Amino acid sequence: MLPLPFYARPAQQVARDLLGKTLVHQWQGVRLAGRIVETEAYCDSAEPDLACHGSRNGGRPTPRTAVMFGRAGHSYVYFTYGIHWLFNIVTGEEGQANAVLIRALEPTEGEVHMAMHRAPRPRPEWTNGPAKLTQALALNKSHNGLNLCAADGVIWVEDAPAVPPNLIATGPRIGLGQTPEPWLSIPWRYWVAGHPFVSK
DNA sequence: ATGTTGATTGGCT
DNA sequence: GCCAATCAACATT
Repeated sequence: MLPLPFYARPAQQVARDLLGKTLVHQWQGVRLAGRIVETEAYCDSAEPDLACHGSRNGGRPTPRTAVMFGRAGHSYVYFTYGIHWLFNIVTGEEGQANAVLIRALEPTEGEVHMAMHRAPRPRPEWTNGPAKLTQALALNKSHNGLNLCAADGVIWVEDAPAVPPNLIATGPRIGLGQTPEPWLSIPWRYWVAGHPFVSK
């Protein structure tokens, strides 16, 4: 599994380097896993990233955002729009609110179970969005604040060959709504160019 | 105590 | 393309 030093770096760097790696959830005795093909970085800047949950409350932790301020390599799972769970990985230094949102992946293991979680949708729609992949991998509130570097954990990321830089595309983050510039347009979204499982 | 807003998705026009 | 679903966090009263 990827070790703590991998995560204890700037969010943008971790977001880029997570492309191609394998996210694994050990679930009811089976591995639900996929190749990460799209990520977004939040915070990790001299100025507060106003799109980042950690910038709320004057940049101080709240019960919801506490894990973002904690140690790197932990999961930050939160509920939004009254319906959806979104899965993030905490990065950077403890005390700063940095995280990488996993936006899309390509199923590689446990596909029978993912299909059940996402039925009757076609395969690309199992995991081509941040709330879709949490459904497919059965991730929810109970997975908030877990250590992805723990030997006995149920969620971790496995190493895999890096995606060649010329195949990595970047652009503005998705769904930021009323967030002011420059945060609205800063290109902190990363994806594997042309990959069919990238979100639309 | 009440009102507003979302790091989204899926269904309908 | 537009909009409802559905609720916790946060801001405002």
